[in-house]
Amino acid sequence: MESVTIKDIARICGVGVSTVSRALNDHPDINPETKEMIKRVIAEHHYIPNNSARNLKRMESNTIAVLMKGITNPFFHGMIKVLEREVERKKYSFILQHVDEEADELTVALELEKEKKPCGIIFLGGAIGHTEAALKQLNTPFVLCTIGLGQGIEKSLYSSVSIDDVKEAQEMVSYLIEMGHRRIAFVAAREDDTAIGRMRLDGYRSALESHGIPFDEGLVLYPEKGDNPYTMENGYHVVKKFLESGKDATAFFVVSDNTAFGVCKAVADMGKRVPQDYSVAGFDGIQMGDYYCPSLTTMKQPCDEMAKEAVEILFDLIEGRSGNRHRIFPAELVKRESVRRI
Amino acid sequence: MESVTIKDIARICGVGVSTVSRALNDHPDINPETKEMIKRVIAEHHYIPNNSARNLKRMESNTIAVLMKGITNPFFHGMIKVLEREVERKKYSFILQHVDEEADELTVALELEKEKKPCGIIFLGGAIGHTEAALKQLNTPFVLCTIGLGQGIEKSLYSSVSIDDVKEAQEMVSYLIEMGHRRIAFVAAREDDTAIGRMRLDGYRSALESHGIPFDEGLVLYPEKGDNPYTMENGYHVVKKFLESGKDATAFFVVSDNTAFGVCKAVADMGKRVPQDYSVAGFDGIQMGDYYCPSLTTMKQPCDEMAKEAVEILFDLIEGRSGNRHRIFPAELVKRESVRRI
DNA sequence: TTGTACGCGTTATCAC
DNA sequence: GTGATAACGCGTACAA
Repeated sequence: MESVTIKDIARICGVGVSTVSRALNDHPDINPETKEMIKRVIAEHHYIPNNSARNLKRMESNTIAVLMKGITNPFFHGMIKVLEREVERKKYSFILQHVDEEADELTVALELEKEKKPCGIIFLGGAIGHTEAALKQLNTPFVLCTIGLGQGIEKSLYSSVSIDDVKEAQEMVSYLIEMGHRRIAFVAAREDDTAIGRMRLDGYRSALESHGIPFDEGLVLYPEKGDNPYTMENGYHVVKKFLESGKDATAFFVVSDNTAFGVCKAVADMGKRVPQDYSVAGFDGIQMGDYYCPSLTTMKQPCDEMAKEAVEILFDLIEGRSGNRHRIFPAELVKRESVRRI
Repeated sequence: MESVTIKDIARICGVGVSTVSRALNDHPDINPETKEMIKRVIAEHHYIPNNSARNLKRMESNTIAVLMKGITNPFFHGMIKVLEREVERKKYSFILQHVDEEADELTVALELEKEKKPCGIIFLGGAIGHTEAALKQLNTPFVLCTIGLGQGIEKSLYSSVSIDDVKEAQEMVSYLIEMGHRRIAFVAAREDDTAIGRMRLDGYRSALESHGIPFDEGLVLYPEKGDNPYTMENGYHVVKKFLESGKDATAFFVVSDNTAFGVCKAVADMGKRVPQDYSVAGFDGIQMGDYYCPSLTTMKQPCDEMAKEAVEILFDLIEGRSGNRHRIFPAELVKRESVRRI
């Protein structure tokens, strides 16, 4: 079956292609009756415009693209709803582009820029390890949302929305210390992480130091090589191994909530309980933390506000109202059942 | 900054556009040295081909598209990894297209067919409520994977991979009955559901009947109008309301694992425990069920095998090795802690 | 082995 | 208010 094109519709309606185009795009200069007629024929013939051709011709497609690294990170699920709502409220259309775990988000963004010509891009998660020169290739306004960036990139080259990972991690560990814990293990991201994993480790470390607790390298639990640190499996494996090794701690501070669920299971599997035997603190504030038993003490990122602000900044950029901005939100320490005073 | 096109590259290299095109697509008829030189220039100038133009011209882009309804359903996360791996093993490229919760997947598929010209489509989740005529519009081979279809669609018009939802739900409820439960509530999908929600309800009903337990409409817990039944919130709300109403049951059979976590929380919030006071059984077999406390008894869908088979069928279709097929997989009753004998 | 020229389906710019 | 027609960037016959 041959695909029906705008020309076919024009021929059937006995009008020119431009008139059909006008009907399609709700242009003002068209007779309402003609428009009605054309729309009817379009529906009858199940005509669907070819997006490739449109994108090719259009210089800008009032669309906002969101690039999400990975799909498994539940932290972004809530954010996407907000992003979508905000973008549609501004009468722009929304495309969610999934970025493969191993793919490079900047490359994907560059391809998207050519293909769909969005007027703005929001990056969600992952990490951009590029030079300034590479970043400059992207001519579409963009905002980095909870995403790590390589060291020393000039701040004026991009916008961002995030939390202060170092400070908030420090906050959480201080809380654990106040609750009487002194042997606090950190379930970490990769050892060579330069993004949020690194920052949360720094916060852990500095909280210990400022409370006069010596930093013990043996209490930092890195994933096995090749394992994704932000998974439940990883939390499970490293803590299981830790507990079996005979080393001990009274609390686990975990790099993400998701990982923390794995930690809880490892504790349970060893015949111990959270929080009676071990306290567990997560990071992110995903919904499941509230539903889990025991409910998870965590550092909650204000993801709704962050998503809103990302859109706000992006539109300021698009409409030339302001230059690049960096907005850092406070996180909230949510005290739940998984941490107890000892 | 003007975008660099194939013409620019051709001009810079002092060759024709077709030579550049040949270099890009690794065509055989090209001098290796010319090719090297062109590739170098391309890299230097950060040239990125415009996909819209390519798609417009190309007849078929050896790509397999996967349409996923919603992103929040954790059941599909594992499946996508397998799909991606299998597709790439066959030397095809893979695109994951997100379908909005409210959007219609067939419409998205039709647009994608025009735009990207994939050689095959896999639908993941959701439900297709269309007529045969509508289904016939899609000329690309496709496979429906765990997806509901309207009643009475001719089987020869599509391929599918699924489980027998009625039978497996029946199985689960029979298990609950064997464990001594007689007042079993069903946390259901929407009342007007015609897809898996409906089938799981039918299975629940028929299990009760075949064990001589009268069906009690008051034990079927539908979501509030507008709520997504497959969320934790929904599980929480309907069961909380149920328990507060003074009605009682000894077990909850829940339409999905995700919903079941909400049910567990509702029970905990009422000062009761799972499974001591109430047994809870889920459906799907997502990873979190194993990590949850108590671990969740569930009906596990063999999602890896299902994903593999979906790809297998799709390639048989594409390469004309066979017509439409329907493959129904057995699910596995995974007995964990959330259900106890009474 | 390489270059020229046409066409893919659409939108935008004209002239009518 | 409407209809030709020229781009948009690329792949590909076909000619060289």
